[in-house]
Amino acid sequence: MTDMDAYERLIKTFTPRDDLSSDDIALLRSMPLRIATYGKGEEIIAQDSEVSESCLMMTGWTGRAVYLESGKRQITALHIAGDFVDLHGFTLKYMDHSVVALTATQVAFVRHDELKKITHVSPHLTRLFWMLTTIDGAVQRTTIASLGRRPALERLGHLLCELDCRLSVVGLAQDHRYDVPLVQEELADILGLSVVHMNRTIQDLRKAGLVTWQGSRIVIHDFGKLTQFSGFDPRYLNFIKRER
Amino acid sequence: MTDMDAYERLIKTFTPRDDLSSDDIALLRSMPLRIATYGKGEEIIAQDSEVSESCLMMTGWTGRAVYLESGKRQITALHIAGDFVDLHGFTLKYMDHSVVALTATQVAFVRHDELKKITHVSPHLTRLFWMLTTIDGAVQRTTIASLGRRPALERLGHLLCELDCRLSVVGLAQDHRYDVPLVQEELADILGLSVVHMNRTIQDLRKAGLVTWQGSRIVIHDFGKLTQFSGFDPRYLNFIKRER
DNA sequence: CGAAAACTTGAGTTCACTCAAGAAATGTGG
DNA sequence: CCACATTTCTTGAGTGAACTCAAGTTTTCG
Repeated sequence: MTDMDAYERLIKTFTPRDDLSSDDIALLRSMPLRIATYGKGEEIIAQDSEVSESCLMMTGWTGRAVYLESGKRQITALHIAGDFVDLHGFTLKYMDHSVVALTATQVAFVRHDELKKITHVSPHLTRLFWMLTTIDGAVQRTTIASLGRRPALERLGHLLCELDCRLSVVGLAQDHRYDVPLVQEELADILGLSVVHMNRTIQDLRKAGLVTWQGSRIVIHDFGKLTQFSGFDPRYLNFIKRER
Repeated sequence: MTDMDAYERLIKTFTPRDDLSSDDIALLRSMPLRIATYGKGEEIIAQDSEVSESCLMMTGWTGRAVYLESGKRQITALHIAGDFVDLHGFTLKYMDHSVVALTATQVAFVRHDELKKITHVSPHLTRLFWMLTTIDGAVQRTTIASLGRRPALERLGHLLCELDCRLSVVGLAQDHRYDVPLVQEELADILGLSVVHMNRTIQDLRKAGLVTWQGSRIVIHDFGKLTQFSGFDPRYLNFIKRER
C-alpha cells in the first residue's frame, strides 16, 4: 500500500467499476503528475478559488469544507486514498468549497490540460473520469437524504457503513475494523451536529452495542445489523463492474 | 417559451456557460429525441432501476426523490425546464433515486448510445454534458451545507434565492416574481422539515416581510436582503461563460 | 511535566417534531 | 354551476431531539 505509485492508485480506482484496456492504462501513465504533501489541518484548495489542476488522493484523509457566513462549517464530503477530490474542478474551474487535509496527506495533481487531452483521445477514459464525478454526486445525494431525514444516531451509523465499504476497497479496512483519524468536531461538521451532541451520539452507538470505538479505532460488531439499523444500501457507491 | 423545441431547450442550457460552435449545434440536433409527457405525481424513473436513456426537462417541475425504509422521503433536487434530470445515469446506469413529476411535465429522452457517440465525436460537447453533471454536484453540495448548518428559515430563504436565479435564466421569473407549483409537503421534503414546521416557517418568512407568497405566486421584496439573510452566493450555479 | 487539545458531563433552552382538529381551498360529479 | 368530498393549509398543545453554555476530565504532544 505504502509504496504504490500514483498511477497504480488511479488504476485501482477505476478497475472495480470497469475494465481498462492496455491502451487506457498506457494513456493514464502518460499523464504527468505533481506529487505534493500536506500537513494535518492545511488547506489544499481554497474556497472561491479558480483551479487548473485536480487532485487524486494517495494517502491520508481530506474533506471538502464549506464555510458559511455565520462562521459555521459543513464538511460535504470525506476523501480517502484513490478519491479524485476535485475532479469536478476540471469542468467547473470555480471552487465552491475548500479542500482541507484532515490528516497528513499525499496527493497527486493532474493538470486540466492533460485531462482535456484525454477527452480528445480516449472517449472511454473520458467516460470513466466523468463517472467518478457522478459517483461523487450519488454519495452526495445519500448525504442529503441522511441530513434531511435521518436522526443523529442513524446518520452516524450510515456514515460508518459507507466508510467500511470504501475503506475496504482500498485495503484500509478488514473484517469491519478500521481507523477514523478524525476528531469529534470534524465528525460533527460532517453529520451536521454540534460537538456536544456528536459526543453523545457516539456514546449512544457504543451503548447500543453496535460498535467498539476506542481512539481512532472502530470495530463494527455486526455489520448486517448496523446496515439495517441505518438504512444503508451500498449500491449507490457503484462498486460494480460494467461497461461504461 | 411554449413552442420551443427540445433542441433549442438543450442549446439554451449550454449557452449561459460556454459558446457552442455550429458543429456542436448540428451534432446536438442530430440526436434523436423521444418526447414524453407525465401527469402530476407520476413517476418518470423508478428508484433502483437501470436506465439506458436520460431525460431533459422541457416544461413542468420534477424532483429526485429518495424513499427511506422508515417511510420518509427526501427530495434531493428540484428540476425545471432545461435541466438534464438524470444525465448522471449515462455513466452510472443504476438509479439511486426516483424521478417524480411534481406538476404536469414534458420531457425529452436521449438514448445513452447517442450520448456515447458524442463522447466519440465531440470532446467539447462531451465536456459540456459532463459539466452539467458537475454543476448538479455543486448544487447538491450547497444543499448539504443548508441541511447541515442552516436553520429552517434561512434554508427556505436560500432555496427561494436559488429558484429565483434558475427560473430567471429560463424566463420563468421576472423582477423576482415567480410561481412555485409545489405543496407544502413537497417543500418540507426538500428542506428536510415536517409539514407543520414547513408551514410555520413560510409564515415566519412572510412575517419577516421578505416575501409575499399567495398560492403558488412568490414575490421577493428585496432580493439583496434575502440573499444576505440566507447566505446565498450564486456562483455555485456556474452561470458564467468560459471555455470548458 | 506542563500546556493545549480533545473528550465528557450537567443543566437549561430552543428548534423542530408529533398528534389532533379545524378552516380554507380545490376539484368533481350530478 | 352548485354541493360535497378531498386535499391543503393552519393553529394549538405537548414532546423530544439537538443546541448552547459552562466546567471538569482525559489524552496528546512538545
